[in-house]
Amino acid sequence: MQKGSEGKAITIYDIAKEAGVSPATVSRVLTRSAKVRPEKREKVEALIAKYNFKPNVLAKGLADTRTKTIGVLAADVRNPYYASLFVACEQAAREAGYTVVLYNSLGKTENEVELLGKLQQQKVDAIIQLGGRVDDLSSSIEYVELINDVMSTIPVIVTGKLDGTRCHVVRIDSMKAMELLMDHLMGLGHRKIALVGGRQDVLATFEKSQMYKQILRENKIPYDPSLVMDDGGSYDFETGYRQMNELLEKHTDMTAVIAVNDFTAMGVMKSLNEHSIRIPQDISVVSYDNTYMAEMVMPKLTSIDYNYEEYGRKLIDTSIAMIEGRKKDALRMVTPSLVVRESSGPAPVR
Amino acid sequence: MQKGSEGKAITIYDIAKEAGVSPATVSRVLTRSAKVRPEKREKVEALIAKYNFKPNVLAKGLADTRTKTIGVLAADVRNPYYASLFVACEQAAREAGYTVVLYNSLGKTENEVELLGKLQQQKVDAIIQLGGRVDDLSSSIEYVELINDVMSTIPVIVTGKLDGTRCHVVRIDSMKAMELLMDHLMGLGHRKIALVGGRQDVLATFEKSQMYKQILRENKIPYDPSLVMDDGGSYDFETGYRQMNELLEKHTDMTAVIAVNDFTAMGVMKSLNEHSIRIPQDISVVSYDNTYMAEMVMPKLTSIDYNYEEYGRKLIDTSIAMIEGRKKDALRMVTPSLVVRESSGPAPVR
DNA sequence: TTTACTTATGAAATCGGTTTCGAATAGTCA
DNA sequence: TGACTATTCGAAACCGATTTCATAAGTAAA
Repeated sequence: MQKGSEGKAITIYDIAKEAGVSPATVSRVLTRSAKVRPEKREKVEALIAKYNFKPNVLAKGLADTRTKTIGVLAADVRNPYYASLFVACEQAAREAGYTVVLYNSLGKTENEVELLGKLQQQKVDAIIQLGGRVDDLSSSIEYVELINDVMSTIPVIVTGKLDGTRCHVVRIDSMKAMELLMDHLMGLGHRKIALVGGRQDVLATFEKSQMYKQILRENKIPYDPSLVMDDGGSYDFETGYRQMNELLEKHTDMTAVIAVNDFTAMGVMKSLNEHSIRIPQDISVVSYDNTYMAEMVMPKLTSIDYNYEEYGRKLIDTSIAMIEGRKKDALRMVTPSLVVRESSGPAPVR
Repeated sequence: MQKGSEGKAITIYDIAKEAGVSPATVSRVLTRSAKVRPEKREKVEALIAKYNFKPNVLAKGLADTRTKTIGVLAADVRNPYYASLFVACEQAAREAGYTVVLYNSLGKTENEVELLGKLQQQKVDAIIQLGGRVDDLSSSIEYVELINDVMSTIPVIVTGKLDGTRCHVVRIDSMKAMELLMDHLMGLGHRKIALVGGRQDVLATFEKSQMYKQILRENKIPYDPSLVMDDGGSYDFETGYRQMNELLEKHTDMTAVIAVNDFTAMGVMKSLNEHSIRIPQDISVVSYDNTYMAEMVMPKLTSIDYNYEEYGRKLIDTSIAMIEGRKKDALRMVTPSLVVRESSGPAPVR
């Protein structure tokens, strides 16, 4: 911040003394909370600039019980999906004069509990939970109680759904996402479309599956359960690879695969490759998340983009609205968009 | 933290009153800084448990000028390399009773300056800078001055090198990394080995290039500048793709490529693929970073692993040592290791 | 039982800001 | 110029912990 004479940080009192005013006046200059005679203000501002003085955030937080900090509890930033979302939040927060702090739960509920406590201790003004327990449809009673306890002090914003709490929710319109993919594929003539990866107790996955069925119904295409591997799996490369292998043993007539995210899609592509099945000539592959990997694979992946910037901004906007006690709709949706690349093409004629 | 009666957080004073002791005693129980008669301690501990009381971190930090927080300034967590390193730091810090906060500079010096200031304001006990300006060999005077200014208050640990500062350095032994790759490739019979990606003003890249030349010399292999694309490029997919295309126009006799990281390697692989060159039968491809992508590509990538856990631990250990004023060697190296997968094989006989 | 010494504890200062409240100063109008 | 109101400003309390210092209590030795 500033060296002071010999390493000790400068305080508001030092500035006050040198400017010949009271600390209160310096504080007023700093926060613009009240008018200060121009000559004094300028003197104080000059000193602030001279020493590059930055007020101690801890003292500030203690005094006004607003820390201008938003805590983000993510499942795992090593997943590029969360990393992108976090960076988007960081940017939006900075523009709004807020700071974000990140913790990773690594998917363990015990960590979520611990880190939630830590965020409370730090007196963050709001907490955004990205993924993790809040994504589960069947949230445990204890977790709901914990969140409710936290909520009595700090607003909590989640990307999933937490029945039994008054959390605000900002999330992707998964139904729309599935609709975009299905429209795209069906427009290309695909009728036998497989679903790979994920678990039904995760809200987004559940919704996608529902929409899948609905669209089939609307188009009078029979629902073939053997094409659908959307439960009991995970969201990783291995799942895509394994489930695609299984599908290929059962089916020879599918023409498209919707993977639950880019990781899974890469597993699917590996499996197809090993079976010498061409993408997209024989089978089209599409997925969700549109991480940078979508650009790097061969062929490049058609994927649903979650508009991370907008998503992050909505998360932060909602957080700040709640901090400031402004009314907001309890649920805000982010509209996904489709990025068509090389991995999807016309259904082959058989 | 705790509900209190109606939303207000419990303080040490509330506990003290209810336990019939002074706040000082409660503090002593909390910090174990002094002995407290068992009966009183138990009473206090019972209340702490009853209300699930957690002391206010801000007040604590203000009072003892130790926040038990380490700031991490990373270039971009969306890069899995930094994400892995950050998570490793987070884990190591947690075990040591510290908390880490993350900021992303997104490669912009202005952001680095701003965020460095923010970290100072927050009174973090130490700052770890991952990548960014500190990686540059030619660090600007102003940046060195800034770091020195910060260092007068807070220890700074960097993963690069900052001449003119007394920063502690913890970094990868890049020479060793290059040696591992070269030994591996040369053991497989490769003699014409290309280098792709990176810039020479980045320390790690510079060192790798040096070692590359040295090993060629030791093995009496002539240095062919046209095989070396290790300057003026970036660290991304595009660079790998573009530079590999260029190389293929010039050379038909190279048998191996060392890419500067996994991203770049994927670009290289795409280029090779489009030229119908088989990996590793015709050309072997190896790289650095060993991110999860190395497992997902076809063929799986031989890559240098940076032992993120150890790396993170050393960063945190060094930070804490400096915070506590313990002497430590100013430079600590992390030893990389080689993970052999499918993308490297015997040199083809021509 | 008294004296000497150790240990436990509370009162109060401190960290560095913000904010309330009342006093002092400046500005307005007659 | 005097009376009255509007601004500006400083003193002091406060946020919630830690820590020093002096006192009270407990223990051991004489």
